[in-house]
Amino acid sequence: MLSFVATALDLGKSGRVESKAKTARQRAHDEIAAEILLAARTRLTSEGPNNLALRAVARDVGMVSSAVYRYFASRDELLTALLVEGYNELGSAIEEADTSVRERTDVFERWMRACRAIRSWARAHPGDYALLYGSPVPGYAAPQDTITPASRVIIVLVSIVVDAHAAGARPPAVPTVAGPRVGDVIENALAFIRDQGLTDELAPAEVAMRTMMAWTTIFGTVSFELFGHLVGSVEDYGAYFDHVVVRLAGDLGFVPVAAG
Amino acid sequence: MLSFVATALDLGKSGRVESKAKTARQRAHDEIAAEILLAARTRLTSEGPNNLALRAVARDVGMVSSAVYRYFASRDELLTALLVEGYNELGSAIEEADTSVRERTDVFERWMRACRAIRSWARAHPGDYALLYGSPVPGYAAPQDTITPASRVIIVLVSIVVDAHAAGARPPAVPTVAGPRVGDVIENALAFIRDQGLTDELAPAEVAMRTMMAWTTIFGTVSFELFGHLVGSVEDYGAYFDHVVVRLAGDLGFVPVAAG
DNA sequence: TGTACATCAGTGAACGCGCGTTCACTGATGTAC
DNA sequence: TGTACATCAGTGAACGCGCGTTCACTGATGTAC
Repeated sequence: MLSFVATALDLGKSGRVESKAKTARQRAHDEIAAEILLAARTRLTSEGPNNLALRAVARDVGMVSSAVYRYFASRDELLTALLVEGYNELGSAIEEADTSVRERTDVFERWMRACRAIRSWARAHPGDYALLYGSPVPGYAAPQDTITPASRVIIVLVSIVVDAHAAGARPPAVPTVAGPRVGDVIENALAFIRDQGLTDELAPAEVAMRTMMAWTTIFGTVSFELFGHLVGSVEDYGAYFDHVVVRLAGDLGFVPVAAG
Repeated sequence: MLSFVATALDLGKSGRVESKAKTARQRAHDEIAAEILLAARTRLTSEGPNNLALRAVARDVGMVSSAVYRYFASRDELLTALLVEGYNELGSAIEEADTSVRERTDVFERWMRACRAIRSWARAHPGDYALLYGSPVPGYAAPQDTITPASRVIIVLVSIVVDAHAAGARPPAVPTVAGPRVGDVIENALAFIRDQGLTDELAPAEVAMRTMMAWTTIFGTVSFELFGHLVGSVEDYGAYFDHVVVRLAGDLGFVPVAAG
């Protein structure tokens, strides 16, 4: 799977798909690049993103440190590859979780499975998760290439919300507050969601707002769990996460909300 | 203020308050310790928590690196002091924001100000924030001393919620889901909240659950803003945060929720 | 099919750097009589 | 009030370490004729 990802990346970069079968050398190159990436991810899990050292990765993969430069031009490029691979893996996980629900109108089930997939992936890859959603690595700015992979998660969440909205789900009304209106504050996010098919003119801004909040809460909950902020408060993290996610669905109008 | 904090810490550690005025030497020691801490926090802001180097801090404060060991036994101890000071500063900020509302029954206003104080502090001290709420520093385990300062934020949030609950605020009902019940999953958190004065037997578990979710969403939103995950989606971060926090209040029952 | 040349993978040494921590030391500041 | 001794702050050198990156090199694998 890793070599597949790396191959796909290189194809994307070169843009050439001239000869179906790459040369043996090229294939070897891709495989070893994937091996290096795998070693880097293993290090990531055991040590966190910040102490991730190119030399250590080279050591793990049985190479001398300078040899890694045949595959990645710098440490930053390695980090970028890790980001892209992480986002893509998480994206695949949540997409599969969503499409695994055969009854597409069962938006609640789709929501639950998609959210659980995020948490599962994060727990299985805590180092990658910290790299993607923890404090930014100082001195490193993620390049444009990471945006598309990073969007895959929110696209799945939005598509579920859009389907729910089409089926009549509505978030609760909120009182108007002073200051800019919701629609203006998240204008770009709103445009993005409209692109995903939400054309209803009645409540799209509120739906978008609640979707962003839910997205935030999901990752906030996962981060709190992984970063240790729930120790001593929560006994069963899985059950707690489920309770969170159910309420988020409710706040999006998926399930009937009775007045308390 | 910094020297006050450091003094308080030392008093707490030694336990002695024998002579009201510490010796001149002792006072100088405290002041310089505070100076080192301040330099460390400045470094924190400019470089993030992970590359925080004891040697660099010493350089900033005009000392040779070994001299720092007169004040902190190790880099870990410096980190702990930074954690404690950060949590305490954030705790003071939110407490002041809450108590600044004279009309104590105006729980909505108290809520808004408390939440805004968190975001303001985080933006003013992004390095400290990353240290407290970002990915954990690898190889460092926060000691027991940090728990009490870390709790100050949630205590304020809970106290507002408790007052609101006493005044009749109720979160929306949610459908029962399979698995452990809310009250069992967050048993310890619930006990903690009961200690804060929430004695009503009707809905305490749901209130506690919603409080934890709100707490998570607040910090999730701040983290997303500071860590760059809202770039391109949100135009006005302050207004966005307000919209989030208003909805959290609504989900806690602070403001009347009309069916959509 | 065989040879000559180009391309590439990986080595090993080196550069300059900064790190946390230890240690013997010099002065200055405090304390006891 | 003055002296002798103890305590402490800060210095500077050193230890051993790992880092990212460069560079000239040796072989092996590929390509063109």
